[in-house]
Amino acid sequence: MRQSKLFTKTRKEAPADEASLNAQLLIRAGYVHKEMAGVYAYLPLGLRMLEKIKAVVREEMNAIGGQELIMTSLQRKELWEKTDRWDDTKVDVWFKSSLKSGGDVGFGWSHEEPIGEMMKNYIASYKDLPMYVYQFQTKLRNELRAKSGVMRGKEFVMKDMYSFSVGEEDHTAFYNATIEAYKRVYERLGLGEDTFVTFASGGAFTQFSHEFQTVCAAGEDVIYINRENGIAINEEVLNEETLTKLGVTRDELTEVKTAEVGNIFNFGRQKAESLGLTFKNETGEETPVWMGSYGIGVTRLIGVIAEKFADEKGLVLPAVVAPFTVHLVLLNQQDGEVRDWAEGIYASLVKGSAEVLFDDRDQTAGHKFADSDLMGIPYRVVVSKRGKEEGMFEVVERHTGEVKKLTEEELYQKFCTTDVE
RNA sequence: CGGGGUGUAGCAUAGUGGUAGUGUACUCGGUUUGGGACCGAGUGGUCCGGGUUCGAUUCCCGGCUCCCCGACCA
Repeated sequence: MRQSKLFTKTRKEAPADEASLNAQLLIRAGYVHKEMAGVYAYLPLGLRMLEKIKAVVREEMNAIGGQELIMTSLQRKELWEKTDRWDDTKVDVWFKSSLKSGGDVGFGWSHEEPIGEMMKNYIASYKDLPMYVYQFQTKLRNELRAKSGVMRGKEFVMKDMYSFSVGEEDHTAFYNATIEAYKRVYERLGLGEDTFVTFASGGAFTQFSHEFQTVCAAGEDVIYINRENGIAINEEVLNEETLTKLGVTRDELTEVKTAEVGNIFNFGRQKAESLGLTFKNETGEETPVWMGSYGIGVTRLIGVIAEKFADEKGLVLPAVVAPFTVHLVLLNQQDGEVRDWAEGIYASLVKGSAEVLFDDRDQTAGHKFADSDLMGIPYRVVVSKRGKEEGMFEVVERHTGEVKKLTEEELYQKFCTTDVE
């Protein structure tokens, strides 16, 4: 993409109404636009980042048998009454409205109920199980207090997956497979080292649920970790009983601030029972489905990544999530020969399927470098008069600051995945 | 929802009971071109409602907004 056509612009200064680092950087770099408190639009750069994260999550969910779908934002009141969760005193984040034709609707803050209800159409027999479905959905939650930039919003994108199994054994196997899949997701996103499978309160069905907590100063949670044996416990369940059960002592654990980037729940048969979602088992008995739910906060991950992968100049994004891999920066653009040369390189990189943002704007070098640093694209390739004279390109790695000079051939080798010619 | 703060141009900020200033961004002209370059000329603004006052952006009341702390986060 040509940067001269990109409608977003960078800003030198952060908006006064953003205190969080993630929002400051994402807004300054033109990734997001704040619409209101806790509600952010994803602009071209931010959307590409969002899609990159989704692609990783999607791959891992598909790998464990997940089938992608997308549910609706508008939800029926009657459905939530079945599980006694329509009442505002039971669920305090509801956005609700009414239909002109009569009746109430809710805006989806979760999709457990609708998806369970829908599955009644498709699950009748043990032969239909197990079934795993997931979606990337915009959740709407009437939070009293949005905070921390994109990390806790009233509107956010979540990947939510639901498992439908015949019984506990099958469920547990999938639950464990999901833990492994989630670990791979965070690993691939560059958060593996700092993300912990954390014991947290389990709710009505089990003693513990598992949260995926990433060490992050802007996070809202406090957990206690032991890096050596990989144990992590949310402060909400940190007590003698938990410690004994997990075989650790309090002084082996370190307190850290974290952001919850994923969680998984075991619903047992209770959720399906309240919805009337049953199947006929092998002996013909009507049996409630054993359900589980598995979430990953996709837009929250953008915030966490922005917080963790940044320096004083701006974002320093891992290649897997960066909107582009290469920032092709043209200097001396007033020189026709240099410009033509850069145009040729750009065309070749695009042909070679490199993801490249071409800064072809009429700006000074300093301005372009500052923008490039702020946007955090992993590799900057400088095309300049100086470079043209020696027939080389300067390739700067954003992460390390390392500078290499490459020939045109080497450049294509490094960044192209398909033939340039 | 409790507490604290905030609101001036696209953005960041100053100031004042009497015609609102600066930086940046933007437009035009010129000079520049490896770290947000320079000179000149322009466009553009006091959150909303009420009150006090000859006069309110300023003071008072109410509302809203946004931020922060707490609560909440199935």
